[in-house]
Amino acid sequence: MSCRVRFAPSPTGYLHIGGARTALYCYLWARACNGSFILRIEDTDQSRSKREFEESQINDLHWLGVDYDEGPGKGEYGPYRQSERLNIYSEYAKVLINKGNAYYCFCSETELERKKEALEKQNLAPHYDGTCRNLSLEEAIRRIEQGERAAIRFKAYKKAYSFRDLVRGEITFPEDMVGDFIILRSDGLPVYNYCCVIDDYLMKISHVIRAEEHLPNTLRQLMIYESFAVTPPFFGHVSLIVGEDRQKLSKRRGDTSVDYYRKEGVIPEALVNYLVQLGWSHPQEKDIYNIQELISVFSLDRFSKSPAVLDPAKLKWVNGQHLHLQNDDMVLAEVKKYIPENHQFYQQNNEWQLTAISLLKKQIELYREINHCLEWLFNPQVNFTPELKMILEHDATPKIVSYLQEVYKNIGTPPLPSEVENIITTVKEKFKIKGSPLFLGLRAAVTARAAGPDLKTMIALTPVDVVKSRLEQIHGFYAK
RNA sequence: GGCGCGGUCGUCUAGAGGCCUAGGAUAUCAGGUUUUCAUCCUGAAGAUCACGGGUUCGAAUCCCGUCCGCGCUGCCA
Repeated sequence: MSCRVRFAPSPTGYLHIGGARTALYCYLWARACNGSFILRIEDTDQSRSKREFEESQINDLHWLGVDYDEGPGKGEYGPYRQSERLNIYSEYAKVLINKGNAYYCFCSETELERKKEALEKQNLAPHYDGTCRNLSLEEAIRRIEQGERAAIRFKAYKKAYSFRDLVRGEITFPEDMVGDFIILRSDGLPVYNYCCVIDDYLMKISHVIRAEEHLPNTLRQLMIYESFAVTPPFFGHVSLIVGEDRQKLSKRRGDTSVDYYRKEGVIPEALVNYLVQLGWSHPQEKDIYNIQELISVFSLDRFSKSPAVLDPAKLKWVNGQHLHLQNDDMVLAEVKKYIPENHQFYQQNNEWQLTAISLLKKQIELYREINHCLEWLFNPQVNFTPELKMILEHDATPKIVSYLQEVYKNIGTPPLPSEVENIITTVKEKFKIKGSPLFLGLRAAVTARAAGPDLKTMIALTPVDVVKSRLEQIHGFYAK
């Protein structure tokens, strides 16, 4: 029996990180138990829902690596947009009316508002007073036929409910916690607590993993499940992500959207990693992991119950770690494509190669741009920029250049990293220079640049003929 | 107000009665490495486990109360 887990966002804004995290948990659980991940669009609030937001949320999810098995455009339990399921909701609402579990309510909003305020003033629970509760069905239908608008209200059961929450354990709601509540608005649109149940049931959802703010809603949903004599799914209410002020993250603040972090340079692997550990812990206390690894260890018993404060500094660190990992594999493989087959890179003894690889990797991590790095290593052409000229014009530089020409005359492969050390020391002692004249001069001579990756790495990796060619051109520069 | 849920270093967390004079990570600080770098290494400091009572030979862990925080209390989701 495999699970079916749904993520049900409402398209009233961009995907924010709280939603992204919930989606991740749902996705992870679906994958962990070899089940299906379903995306349902809860767009029953027609004034705030926009197709554009739906698209951007799906995009952001995709960017994170969270793709749905069923949802808009695919799946057998569709449609997956609530706005396209309206007839289903009204049909089931009629069933409830006929069973006596719901009734038409003609009270106006202003009337309701007034009553609610009065009750609150007396410090009483602002429950619906039941004005329309005992209207006969015949009369209600007659009034509707006469053109009156009616909402449909659910008759709340007078009893306590309890259920076992996957993250919080046993939860009990006392009797009398809610009054009769609306399930279908007077304009025919369903209300969240109701369509959520209908859909979860019809879509055969096995696990509902959602944010803690929905915990109290569960009571109403439990009642609706009972009215249909349906066994509810498992519920898991995950703690909230809060801001530094410990308040619920507002969607209005720009820095809470997935898109914001993407634009900040956060890579998806890192955001996934960071978001998951905000409220869930790895069984081996690992800090850095990827989504595949997560799927293999993910379980529902490692959630934290208390709210988590978003810490941008840690996100930044996690991002850095993933940048490393990413470079370790893909970028290095990429670089190898550009390195000529006969390059010493492949021929040298193993130790040299390992050192070279780690050095090179590090440079690529720092500079991100592969092409840039390759340019530094393999382009023999010297571009005499003003910065380069300034260094070349320093007294010590010509000496360094001719010394290096001598050195390179006698070697077939670049010096080993350990030998680079000797070259630097020799130059230092021979010409009695140190500090920036020494290092900038060396850099200019070997790399033909005023700045760039670590000098020792560059000397150890740049092919001999490339360096020779550069030195020659610089020599020519002096001749002029 | 009512109801619900939480409360371990600044932050994310480990912890399921003795392994905890509370571990890790991050941030901070100090050293070192790197004459550039969205590096790296070492070390320090940082939590009377919200508070008060129980239960127990023994409690961060179990029970009760208090306080604080948050959530819900909509014809929003």
